[in-house]
Amino acid sequence: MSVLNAEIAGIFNRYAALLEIEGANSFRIRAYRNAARTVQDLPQSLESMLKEGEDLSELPTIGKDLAAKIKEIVETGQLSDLQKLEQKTPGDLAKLTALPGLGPKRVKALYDVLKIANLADLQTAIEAGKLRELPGFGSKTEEKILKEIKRHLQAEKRTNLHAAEQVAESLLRHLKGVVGVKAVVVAGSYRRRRETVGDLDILVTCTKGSNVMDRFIGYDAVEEVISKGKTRSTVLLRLGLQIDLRVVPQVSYGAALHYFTGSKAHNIAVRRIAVKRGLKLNEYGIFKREKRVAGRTEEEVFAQVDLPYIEPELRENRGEIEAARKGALPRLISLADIRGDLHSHTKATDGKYTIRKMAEAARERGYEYLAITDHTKHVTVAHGLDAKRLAKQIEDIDRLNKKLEGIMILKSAEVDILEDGSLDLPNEILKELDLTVCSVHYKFDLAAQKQTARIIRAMDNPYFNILGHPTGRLIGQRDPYAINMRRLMMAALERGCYFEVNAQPERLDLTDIHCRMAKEMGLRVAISTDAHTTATLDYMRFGVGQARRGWLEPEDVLNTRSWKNLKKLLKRR
DNA sequence: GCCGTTTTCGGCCCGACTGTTTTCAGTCG
Repeated sequence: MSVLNAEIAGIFNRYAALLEIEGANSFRIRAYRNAARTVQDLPQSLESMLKEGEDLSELPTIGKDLAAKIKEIVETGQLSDLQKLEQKTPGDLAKLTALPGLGPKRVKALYDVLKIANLADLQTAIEAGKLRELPGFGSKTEEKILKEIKRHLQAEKRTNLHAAEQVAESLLRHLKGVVGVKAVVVAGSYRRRRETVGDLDILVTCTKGSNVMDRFIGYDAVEEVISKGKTRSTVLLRLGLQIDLRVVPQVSYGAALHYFTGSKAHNIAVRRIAVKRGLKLNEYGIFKREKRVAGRTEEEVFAQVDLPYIEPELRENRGEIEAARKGALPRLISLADIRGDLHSHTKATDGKYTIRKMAEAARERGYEYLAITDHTKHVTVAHGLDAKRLAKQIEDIDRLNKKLEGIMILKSAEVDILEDGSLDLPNEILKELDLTVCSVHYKFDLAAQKQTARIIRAMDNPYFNILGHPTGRLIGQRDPYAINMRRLMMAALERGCYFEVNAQPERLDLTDIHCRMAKEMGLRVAISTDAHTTATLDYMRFGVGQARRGWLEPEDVLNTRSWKNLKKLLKRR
């Protein structure tokens, strides 16, 4: 029985939803949700932790009871308590609560009175006009739920950060000109640089009487105004992204920014500290009785609970508060620390520009070096380089390096890892390169053990330097291939190889959790754009964001170093 | 169900908006 952490988290969430419908103690419900999140965030599989005899109740939010339940799930693939609960509440009530506007109380009422157990029942009941007969339900509710059912059937989707940026920039331009508006900032998971966002949270401070709310709902990409109030409004854009706008007074700006940046788990943790000190923290400030003692800036808010400023990317309640208390917060890497890009393509394969154009674009970004890493021959669709063409490219780069000032072009290639773990070019040519990025581009569906062995075998090659896009996932489109991440990282450490954080917004692997795992293991990473055009060299910001979420410091990242120092690190034995 | 800088019992974050209500419950973030 092989059980994934995500499945265990799913079982806990489902259990929590059913408990909620039953009307169980809300803190008990929260305990299951907290545990689900802990499980989801773990870099290591619970199954392997159990195998190694680790005590799961030492994990935060996991006590004796939940540790036993995890053990049961790992051993049997299911949770008997959940099955019991499912028998009591037939159909798919848990799924119904996923519809916006339908919470546990209403779902229970729907089932008790109308025997509604799934989406189809619900739709039928609404169409028969049954819903409005229930107390607390009216025609508006009916209408809203029907719309949500239809939307749900089209599958809800998170928006990737790149697309969210484009919306945010346009909307900010729309709002900044409004009379009386002082600050406009995007908070939420966007500010925490999560790889995808569910919605955008925009925070505004303005003078009294500003018509910013009207301006907001008048934004031309708005499809529907979901709610409109004096301090908060919500709209849905045509492209399916929801936007919340909140207006707060200037004296509350810091508290509100902190509050709306989240995450929820981080906020709860900070509030708990406030409560312990006899303070109350909300989006308007920190209060001692009725008196506001802080709120104008985030720093002020943190200071009131005796914490230093915590960077938004760290605010996930993954240990940042404890680290802050101990003065052990990382000094996060920033874009300015990056001195070069170690993964880029040119016209020779599937890129769009010449080596020279790419190099000049890298120089414009203030880089010292750019590695040209065109595909190799196995990737026929990209017209991958064979040894002969690569040899020619090496000569071209040598010549260009003599001519170009202010940027060093590194001779490299994105070498294909074949199914048997060999590389698809002979070592005679690889040894002429400054470095290699080695990647898997086919046979994604091997079993974890085989895929892991394949990549380790590739690392055995002395010319293997950096593992490119280490999981091969495409966010929302293709799952990561199955690998044992810990074992791979260990193998890289032993051999002097490195991992890449691929900065393409569709990829962003390593994930934040895996970045942190690499750091804890002492494995350094390269943050690379995999640019196929000059413009996409700017994707570096996404990679840096992911690295920051993974607590990485400049020291943890290869390409914060000068080429001279980087060269030493790349040397294998 | 978890957890401990008051605690191994008794707490556990907090406010806005909507719809259906004459004062508030439910939902959401």
